[in-house]
Amino acid sequence: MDQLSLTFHALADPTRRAILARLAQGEVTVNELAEPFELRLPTVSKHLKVLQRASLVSQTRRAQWRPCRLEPAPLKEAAEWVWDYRAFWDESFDRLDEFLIR
Amino acid sequence: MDQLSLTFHALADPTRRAILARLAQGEVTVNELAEPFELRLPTVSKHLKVLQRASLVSQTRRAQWRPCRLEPAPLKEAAEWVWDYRAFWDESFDRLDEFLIR
DNA sequence: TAGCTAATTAGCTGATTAGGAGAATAAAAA
DNA sequence: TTTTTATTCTCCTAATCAGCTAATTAGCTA
Repeated sequence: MDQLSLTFHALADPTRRAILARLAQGEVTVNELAEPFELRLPTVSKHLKVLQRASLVSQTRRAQWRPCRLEPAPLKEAAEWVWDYRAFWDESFDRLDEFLIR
Repeated sequence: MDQLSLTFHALADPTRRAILARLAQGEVTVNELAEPFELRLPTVSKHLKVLQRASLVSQTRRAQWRPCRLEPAPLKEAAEWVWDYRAFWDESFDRLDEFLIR
């Protein structure tokens, strides 16, 4: 699977998007991550696997904790892909376009 | 399923992204759309169904043809979602941020 | 060492998906 | 009316996914 497909697939789930939103505030352990969801830990762990497969999340090791961190590179790639279509929704996209070229 | 999940799911396939890229150049019939792929027509038709379910593509009726058209609204929503994370990949995002607020 | 906590793995179920083949529908053309 | 063209529908298989429970690994602590 190519990177873009991995990324979009990972983003196509509300739980995984919520996980990313949580990680945007800083590093979190898997238990802390699972807490707000009505999901068992293995389920959250699997969602994390999907996010890691897409390189959207990385995990370090600290004692028995494995804190997760947001990795922005694939999001940037996805954003760039979507940006290519902005002409279709933004009539006055020229100013934005001009900006982005710089 | 929520709109964002539908959108990202639809984008998580190279064939479907290629279909969108083709539609960005203008309206196309299903046959023309299928031509560059090594896929049977019903398969392409199914991919179109996924794109339509996400409201990324609409179909009109002209004689026995059903030309497809790109619908940008869900792409805009997806772009806005991803943009919220730009701070993580763009160190100098302040100028962009300033721009987008306007 | 034993016991505790954090997290993952294995294995299950039910639902969905991507691909195919072939039949069916709908409109145009002969 | 028959034929051709465009597209979809129905059914099939193999693979994947989201959720669960139970068991396992890894590291800390007493």
